[in-house]
Amino acid sequence: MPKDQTAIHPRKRPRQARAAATFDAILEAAARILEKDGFDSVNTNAVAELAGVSVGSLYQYFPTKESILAELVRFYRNVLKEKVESAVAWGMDKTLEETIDLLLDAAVSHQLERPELALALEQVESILPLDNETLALTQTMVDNVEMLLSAHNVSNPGETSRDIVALARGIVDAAGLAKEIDQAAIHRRVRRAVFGYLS
Amino acid sequence: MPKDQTAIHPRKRPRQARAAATFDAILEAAARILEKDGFDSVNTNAVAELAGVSVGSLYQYFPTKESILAELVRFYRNVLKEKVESAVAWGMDKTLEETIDLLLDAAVSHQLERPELALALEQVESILPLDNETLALTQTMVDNVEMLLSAHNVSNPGETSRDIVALARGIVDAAGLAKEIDQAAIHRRVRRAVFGYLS
Amino acid sequence: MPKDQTAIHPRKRPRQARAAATFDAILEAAARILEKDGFDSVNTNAVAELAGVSVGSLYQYFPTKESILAELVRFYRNVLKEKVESAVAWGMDKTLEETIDLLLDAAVSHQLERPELALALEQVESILPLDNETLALTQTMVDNVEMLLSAHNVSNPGETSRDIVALARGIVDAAGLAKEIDQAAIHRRVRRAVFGYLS
Amino acid sequence: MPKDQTAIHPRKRPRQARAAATFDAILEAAARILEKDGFDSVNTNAVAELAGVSVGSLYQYFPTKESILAELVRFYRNVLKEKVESAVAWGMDKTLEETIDLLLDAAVSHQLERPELALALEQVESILPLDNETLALTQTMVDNVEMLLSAHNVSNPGETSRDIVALARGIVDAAGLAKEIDQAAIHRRVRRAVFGYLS
DNA sequence: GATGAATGAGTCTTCATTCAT
DNA sequence: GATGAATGAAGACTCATTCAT
Repeated sequence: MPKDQTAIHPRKRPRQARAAATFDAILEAAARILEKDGFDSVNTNAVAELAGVSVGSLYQYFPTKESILAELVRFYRNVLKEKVESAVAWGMDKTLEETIDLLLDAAVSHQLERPELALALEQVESILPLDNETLALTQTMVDNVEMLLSAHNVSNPGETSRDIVALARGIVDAAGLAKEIDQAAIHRRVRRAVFGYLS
Repeated sequence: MPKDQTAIHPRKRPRQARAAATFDAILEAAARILEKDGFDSVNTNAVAELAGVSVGSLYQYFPTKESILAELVRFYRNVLKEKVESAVAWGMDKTLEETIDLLLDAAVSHQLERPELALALEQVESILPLDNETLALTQTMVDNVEMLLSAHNVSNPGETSRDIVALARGIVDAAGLAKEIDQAAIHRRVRRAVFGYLS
Repeated sequence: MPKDQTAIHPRKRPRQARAAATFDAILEAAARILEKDGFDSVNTNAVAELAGVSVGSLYQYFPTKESILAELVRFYRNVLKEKVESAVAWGMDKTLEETIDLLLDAAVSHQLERPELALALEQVESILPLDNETLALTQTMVDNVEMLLSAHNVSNPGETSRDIVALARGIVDAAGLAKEIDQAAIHRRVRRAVFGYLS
Repeated sequence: MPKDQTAIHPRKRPRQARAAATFDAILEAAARILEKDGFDSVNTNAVAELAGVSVGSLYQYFPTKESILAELVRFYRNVLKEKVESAVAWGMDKTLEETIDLLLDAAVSHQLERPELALALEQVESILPLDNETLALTQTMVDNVEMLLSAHNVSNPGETSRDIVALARGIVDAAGLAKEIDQAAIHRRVRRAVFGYLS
């Protein structure tokens, strides 16, 4: 429910190694607190302490609490984005089925690596006033799937890609919430839903 | 990420008409703030003010802020639960297809009546330490679908029902987030995914 | 540390039997809460509930919370006052030793009947802005002892009576705090201190 | 009437000079309010304001209001404890009478330096859920007197020391309440009671 | 009279953010 | 640059007291 315009970007990207380490430590600390205790427990003092830096240092890199969480979203979405893009690139000369399997591997493993974190970050996305660029990262899955479907002449690729991504997310999220960990089983079930929808 | 045991139940259910009005006004005010400004903006002073009652009155009925939101979850889940149960009861001597259509009507219309609220309440469910009884309300959809599938001899009804509900929720949530309002269109797409999965 | 002038008296003394019962029930409820949970837990809602009356009724009899506690002090001090006065009256033609023993019986048994309450009421006395009349009740012991000592030609009866009462209270309070219950033993020890002082 | 387990210890002891000043200012402010307006007037906002610090700073050092008062008790009891211990140590090769005089000096002057505070702290002790360590400080007087009496072969030193301390406290408290300030006179009267008891 | 729902000032406590050292 | 002490606005909750029914 984005409303006001809190600063949502890091003050500066680190250039030197030590600064980068601090920057990353802060993000990782925020991630740990987020997955362990939830959004409401993420506070700048706790993050700084867990990161092993002072609040003052934290504020050297991040102007607001929101900017930390937004950057975390960016980081994780970016990892997924790259997996997805390379899967689609790789799949351009493969069958639709093969490529979708690769995409699902990417999506399922990404979600299940740190399932609590993945879930929490979805919450953060819906709470934070993210900018378009950041929201676009989340949109990546959909866009790439749409490209893929278009390339394979699937009809109505826009709506179809949105629905496929949505239903896949629905099943994977539910599995994450239910603490399921068998990625192969989840993959199989999502696959069934996706190809069912496409058929 | 339920952790501690905050009080999560109303202090007392209203007996008199005046009290019932206050009780309901508080829930409705919380719902309005939730759908308009999000979880973090729900604070007891704001809720009391919008409800047109004093904080003191609010605390006569609800021992904690959380208990208000939990009761809101209960209320809305209960509405859905009843729709779903009557749909399944009605459908016992109908075809699977007819019944699922009825269920999807219930689910889609429930979600789209107040889409922001529906989305926000899902967040609330994941944030609040709800008790089993309350969580069970949410489970209702799954249980009823499982009964239905069993009655129609669908194989592996447990997993199947969970997945169907999850994927439907995925598509409907995404539609809600995207501010889609054409219920028939959403119904059609969910239907496609559900029957695709079942086939 | 009496400061401002909160109303400290009942609104009216009950005339009819039913009213007297309510009045007493309120005092007894306050006493129970006081001895069980301490000064800070005495609140008008709790007192009314334990007394089995509505807050509204409570405020018919007592204009403020303080007036309840003040009346409780009055009531208990009055019981002691009467015991003490009759002991002194009885002792006018007895030996000093016999009379003091009777006084100590009164004092020790009064303190040990409801030891937690007795202790709590001493606290209340020091916290509440009691009026002179009420404080005078507490003064009764001292005044009567002074009369007694004068009648027996003890020198400096003013200071002596104050000290005797104070040291007796010191020992009895400590015994109460230590949850001692053997009244005879406590009596013996106080006696020793009193006659030691007098000798 | 200790019931629940509120945090009763400082969050951290100050390390730097500035921090120590803040810490002490908070304790002194609490002491001032306590002796001037009583227990019920000690609230964190008032303490912070009188200490000349922000509430936030107060809560850096003290996790709860209770922890401030508990620390105040610790501080003052510790001062007395040290006086008493050195008096007893000094008196080991002196007569009982000389040593008791020294002890009474310590006790009387300690109580009369800030008589309102001393009285209020006794109340605090009975209200707060102090831990054993803190309560033991108060017990120090008794233990030391017992050692002293044993060393001088007084019979039944346990009970005797408890009673002596109790009666002395009774007289000194009463003197404090009566706003007496002549320490020599009070000393003389307590002395009379103590040696009377011992004889 | 009795009832108990309603009021709101008053308190405790947290946490994002600043800034002196 | 880094540190962490300090700030204070904001929010949860209590309880003495009033008043409509």
